[in-house]
Amino acid sequence: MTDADVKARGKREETKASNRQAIIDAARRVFAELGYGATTVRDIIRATDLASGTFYNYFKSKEEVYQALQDETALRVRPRLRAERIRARTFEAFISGSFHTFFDFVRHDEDTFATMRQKQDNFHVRIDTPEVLAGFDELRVDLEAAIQSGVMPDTDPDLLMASMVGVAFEIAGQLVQRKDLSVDDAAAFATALFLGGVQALPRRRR
Amino acid sequence: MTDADVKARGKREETKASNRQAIIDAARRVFAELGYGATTVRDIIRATDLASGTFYNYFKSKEEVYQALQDETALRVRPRLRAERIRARTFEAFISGSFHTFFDFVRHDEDTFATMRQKQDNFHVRIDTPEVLAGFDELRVDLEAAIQSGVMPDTDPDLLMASMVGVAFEIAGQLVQRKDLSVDDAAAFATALFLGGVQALPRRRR
Amino acid sequence: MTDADVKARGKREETKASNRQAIIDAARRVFAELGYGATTVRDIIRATDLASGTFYNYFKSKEEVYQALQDETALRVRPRLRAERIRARTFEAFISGSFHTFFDFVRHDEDTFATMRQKQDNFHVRIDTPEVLAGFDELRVDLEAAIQSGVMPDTDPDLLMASMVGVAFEIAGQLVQRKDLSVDDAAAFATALFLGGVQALPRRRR
Amino acid sequence: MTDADVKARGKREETKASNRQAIIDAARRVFAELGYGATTVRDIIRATDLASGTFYNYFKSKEEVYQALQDETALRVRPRLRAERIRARTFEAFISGSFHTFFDFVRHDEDTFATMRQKQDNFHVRIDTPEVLAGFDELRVDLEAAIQSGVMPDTDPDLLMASMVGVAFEIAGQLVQRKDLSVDDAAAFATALFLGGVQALPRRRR
DNA sequence: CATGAATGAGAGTTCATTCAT
DNA sequence: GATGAATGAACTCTCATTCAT
Repeated sequence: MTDADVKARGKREETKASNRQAIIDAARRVFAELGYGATTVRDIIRATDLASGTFYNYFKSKEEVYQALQDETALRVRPRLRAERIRARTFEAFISGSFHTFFDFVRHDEDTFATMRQKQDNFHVRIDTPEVLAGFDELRVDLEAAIQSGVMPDTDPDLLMASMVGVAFEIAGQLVQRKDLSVDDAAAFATALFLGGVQALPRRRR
Repeated sequence: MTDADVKARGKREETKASNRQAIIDAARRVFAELGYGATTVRDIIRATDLASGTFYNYFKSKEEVYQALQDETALRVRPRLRAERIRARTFEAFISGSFHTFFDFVRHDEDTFATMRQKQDNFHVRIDTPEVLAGFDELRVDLEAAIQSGVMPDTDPDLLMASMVGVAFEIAGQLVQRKDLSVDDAAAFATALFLGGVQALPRRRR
Repeated sequence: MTDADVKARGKREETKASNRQAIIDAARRVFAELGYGATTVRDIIRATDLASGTFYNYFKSKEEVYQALQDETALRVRPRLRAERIRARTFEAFISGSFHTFFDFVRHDEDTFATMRQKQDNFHVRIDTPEVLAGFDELRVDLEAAIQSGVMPDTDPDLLMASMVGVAFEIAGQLVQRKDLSVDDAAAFATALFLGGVQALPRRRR
Repeated sequence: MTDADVKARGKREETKASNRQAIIDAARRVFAELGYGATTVRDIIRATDLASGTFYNYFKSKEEVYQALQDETALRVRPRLRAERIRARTFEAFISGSFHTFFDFVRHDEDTFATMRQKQDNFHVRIDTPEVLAGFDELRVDLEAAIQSGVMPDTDPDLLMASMVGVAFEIAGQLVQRKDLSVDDAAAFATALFLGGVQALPRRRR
């Protein structure tokens, strides 16, 4: 029995049909290192103990693994953000909680965040999958509810959502680059910006 | 003399030594249509009257054309932004002018902007080239100068720059999607957010 | 117990040990639809309730299933042709009976015939398996016997057999294409051709 | 300069853009040896001095080379058959000339004929490309003209064409297998069959 | 400098077949 | 004997890049 046999047998017993997870994990590592565009299906397979054909038992393309990867991430982050916003009794708690939770995730799961915001060929690339976009939409809905309930002024929720998203991702980028920047400071900055800014925002014409 | 010869000659006389420009123009069209990731050097050449070998007299790769393309764009946009900020006597003029100029560009040059923010494989992708990043840096420098001169409070210029960039691009995305959103309204929203927000921002610890 | 289990069990009880037949039947359908060349073992398995590994308990390759399929067909057709020829008291009965029986089979079992004569990649393909070739040989033997018994002139039995086979398959093709062509007319045509022609055929040099 | 270089240079000067022919020739050899179904594009390339990519500069698939191959053959054979039939003043000349020409081609160009009628996996396979089918059609048209001009009886031209084709190919098969069978004897047999048979054929109902 | 056919590495994918359960 | 996931050789095809003309 060769080395490979031993490894294969161990692997099979250990992971059963959940090679799926092995592929996703390998994909996360490879995407983070090479960037989405430069990554090939073969790269992902190579980062795995599996044979090339096995990949296609689980996914049709690198797009599909990427989706699965992001879905997994979204499943971890979105509920936390959601809970934070629902728990919020004030607008300040709403904003502060959102940014804090997001920046916390970015700091502690930088590998996954790297997959969203990549530096490749000297380019910065940001990729939003449907799951991520759905997360944005969720924020917009909550903002609308907040407007309804009167805890925040009646301003354009699409633009406000877009602004929060833009600030969140751009500052997250800083968080990854600047080790001296703390999650708390980043969250404090973004929170102050929106708390102060929202008061000044143009009211909607009804 | 074949058809192709005739076409080639016409093109050659017309554009003289500026095949470089022909390639860049073709690239802009192709990137906008196919997206950066999906575009191949072949695609760019095909959108040209030139032969494949000719490409390599001017560029080493699609990355390089992309850079050139963005440089060109930056050369058109950055000076305008710069001028706006330098002319500004007040903080309001600084912010308002910046957003207005940028959104104006986005609305009127959507093809180029599409090259920065693409929908491919159902994903939204944003790409920042070095030139674009340099534009961000320029903004940061101007913010620092504004802080020095006292027209704006002493807050973290990196985070402020990041926030402005995030808001600018995210709202620009809305501008492209929502035809009912005017450049003025978009600029008014972003301006109000920052004018109001900046007052509330944490002061730097010196 | 999963859905698949239920289906599998039903099938199992129904067909008992004759998975072999299930595979052959699936193969007949798939070959008729996709053509021999384009069909894969996977395709055949998929058209079955069985698992891929099970295939190999019964057949080694698609060639082998194809053989089994043709054997089955030959077992149905050859005895009929044989009986017809043996019963024949005259040369006319010999020829007429042969063509009539064959064309009758073609008209009423077009699915199986389609497996012999396929249109794939815009090409017409005809495949003769060993069983079919054995049928040709049987005809040759009978022709030789007929020559011996004096009911037909002494001509080259190989060439005569080849001619009959060629005419039979080519007209069978017309039969499948032209719905207005009746089995009787087709048989009458072929019979007349050979009855008239054989008289004129060169006698063998002994 | 390596051996390969020398060969490549010689090749290039010698064949210019007509690698096309080199591919077709290689294809003829490979198809004859492996059979159409079993042949892969790679097999064809391997039988060539060319690189894999070069194949795709000339053909899109093995289907396309096969077509080109058959077209080439048809271009050689069809005009000869046509000329023979047009020159024919009697029905005997028409039939005799056709078979003689065809069998002559088969005997002297067995490699090409092998490509139409192959023995693979113990199967006999016959492939008719559109070009070949067009040749059949041409025969049918000429038969119709012969009927019009009264040199032959008014019978179903489709069935007669089919019969001639069937006999021609089936006897051609014998010709390749049996070295003792001469082109003349084969042609004499087929001619006699049709000359004698046609007189007996059922007349068309008008 | 322009041309465009040739190149060949390598990506994506399929599929016959094995084998632990 | 049935199962079906794993395997990996092998195939199709693309594409950046070179280089003789």
